Amino acid sequence: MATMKDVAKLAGVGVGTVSRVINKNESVKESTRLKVEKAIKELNYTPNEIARTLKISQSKTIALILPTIWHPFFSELAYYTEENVSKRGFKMILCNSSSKKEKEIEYLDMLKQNKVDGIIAITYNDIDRYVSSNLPIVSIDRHFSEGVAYVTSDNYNGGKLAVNKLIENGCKKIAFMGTHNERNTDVDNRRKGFEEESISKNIEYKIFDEIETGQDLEDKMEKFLRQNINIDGIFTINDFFGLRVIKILEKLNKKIPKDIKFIGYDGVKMSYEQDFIMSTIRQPVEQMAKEAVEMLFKMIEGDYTSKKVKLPVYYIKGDTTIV
Amino acid sequence: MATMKDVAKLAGVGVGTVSRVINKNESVKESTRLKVEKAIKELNYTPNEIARTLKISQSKTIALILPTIWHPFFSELAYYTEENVSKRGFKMILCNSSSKKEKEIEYLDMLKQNKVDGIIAITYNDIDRYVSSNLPIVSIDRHFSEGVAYVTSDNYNGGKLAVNKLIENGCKKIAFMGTHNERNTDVDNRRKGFEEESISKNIEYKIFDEIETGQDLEDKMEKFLRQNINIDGIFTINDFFGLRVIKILEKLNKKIPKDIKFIGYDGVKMSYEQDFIMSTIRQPVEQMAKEAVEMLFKMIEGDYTSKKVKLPVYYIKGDTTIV
DNA sequence: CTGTTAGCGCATTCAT
DNA sequence: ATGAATGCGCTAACAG
Repeated sequence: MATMKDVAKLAGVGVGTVSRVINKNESVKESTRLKVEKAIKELNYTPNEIARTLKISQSKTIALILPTIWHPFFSELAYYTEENVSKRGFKMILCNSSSKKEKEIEYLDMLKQNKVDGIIAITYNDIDRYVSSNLPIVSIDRHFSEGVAYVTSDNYNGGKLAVNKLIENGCKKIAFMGTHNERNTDVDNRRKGFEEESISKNIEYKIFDEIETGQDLEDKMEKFLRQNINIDGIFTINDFFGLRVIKILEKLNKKIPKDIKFIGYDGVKMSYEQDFIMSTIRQPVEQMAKEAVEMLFKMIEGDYTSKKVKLPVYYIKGDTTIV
Repeated sequence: MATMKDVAKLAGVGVGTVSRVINKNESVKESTRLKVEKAIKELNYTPNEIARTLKISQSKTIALILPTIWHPFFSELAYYTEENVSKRGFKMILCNSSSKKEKEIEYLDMLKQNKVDGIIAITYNDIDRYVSSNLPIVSIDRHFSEGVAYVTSDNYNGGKLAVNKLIENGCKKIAFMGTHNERNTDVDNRRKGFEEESISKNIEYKIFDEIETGQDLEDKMEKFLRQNINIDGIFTINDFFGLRVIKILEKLNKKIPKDIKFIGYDGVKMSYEQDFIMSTIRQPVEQMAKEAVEMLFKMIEGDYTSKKVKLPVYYIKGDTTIV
């Protein structure tokens, strides 16, 4: 592998000059620049980014930490994140944490040692406490302790929107169904928006909201559904949870959307060209990724002002509602 | 950030000794090792991987190049690849190429400059020609020019298996439907296996196999289906293409699996805990990732012997067949 | 066993 | 405008 020294020798200049033309530094005479460029081509020289990173301590690398890439919401997010990151000439390291705090910390450690310039994370834990304050980090979807930058979708209004769409679909008695984490997260606002809008619109509603790690969840769900057999509209905490509810509904011989209208949250699709799997409150994933990357780069460049972004959600009509 | 020098000074030893304890070099007296470890803890020292990379030119990084992470087959593959890579203390850079040759080459260039130790790629192009021979690279799913290491599923026997499963399901007249790339790839063997097994089992069969980039594909598919309206079993080149066929079948008022049995290829799922989207010939994705990583690490360690792995596929019964 | 030293390839300051 | 020299933090060879 040719180095800068080789180029300098061949071009008959000093290494400093070569460095200057590589970095498009102004102060270099046209004629010498040409000489150097010729030598570069001749030797097929390409700069060693590692050496440069060591020197200027900027790796042009960011990391994306998420529970598992094998989930359409995260893989879509990762897709758009990588797109934006690579557009800026940076690279992206992917980290699957399985939502395990220990793994997250392990990754954080590794990333610090590798001098990544910033981190985008989707996690339930307060990982910001494990990274030195000079390592920019932005959280997506669920935020945590104060002072951490984040971008999220408007969960509260998403919950409200679901109620109104259910009403538009003619529902008279609706339900929210989902699970929640031990810790409070912004995701809880989906339920909150649902409840408050139900009250305000004066529609009868029921809530099923168990702890995520609970036992016999399917049994409890079925029991809830049997007890409230006259429910004609359901909103679930996310699309995947919706799939579980739908399975039980099938067992109970309820037809969707004939007997029951159904709205999920997230708006997952298996890929760009596939359909949404149900009617849903769609998170603006592409925009979320874009905002997160933008925010991260601002922080990398030293601007720590804009810290919180909440993006609007929208309703997508799928097969599980009529309108 | 504390450096090795700081640790050495605090511990009252030379930097060489610190390096030795970091790298678990044997020849270090117990007592001095303790001193050094104490200093490390005290300073909260953590090695700078970039400097080490520059020195020993081993970045402990591999790259995964694929068309788009936003596709369940690739995201599952990426999930397992990252798992295996991280298990060995390496990190993984993710590259979405959109199947574009220029983007692939761009990534390759960037990866070379960043001294990645190896590459796993899912691509239709002969990208090996753009990387120096000392950069290990293994190809997954579709292989290319001779001399490139690859792991693939047994496409040929997958095609045969599909025929036999269709027969088991009582089909009398079956069809293969799919598209193909301009270049020959191993994927073509799915069709080949289908044809040869159909002949050998003496069952009537039809083939629909257009070029991938063709025009009016849906129209052609519908026409094919109308012309062969008595077909009672279909095998598609992959699950996603199968989805497209199913849509047309619905339009034609064909019931699956009552009127027509249906088998896809790949075995995609939206995530670990979700169901397969149809009856399918499943690629052993987890194993493919494992083999690819293993092969790559062998090459990184200088062993260039084992180069080709073909993994068996298996049948998964979903909702689109009876047995 | 351990301290010292010479680079790894580059960016940058300081002369010139 | 440009060459020479210095050092980023680390490993490995060498000397003791």
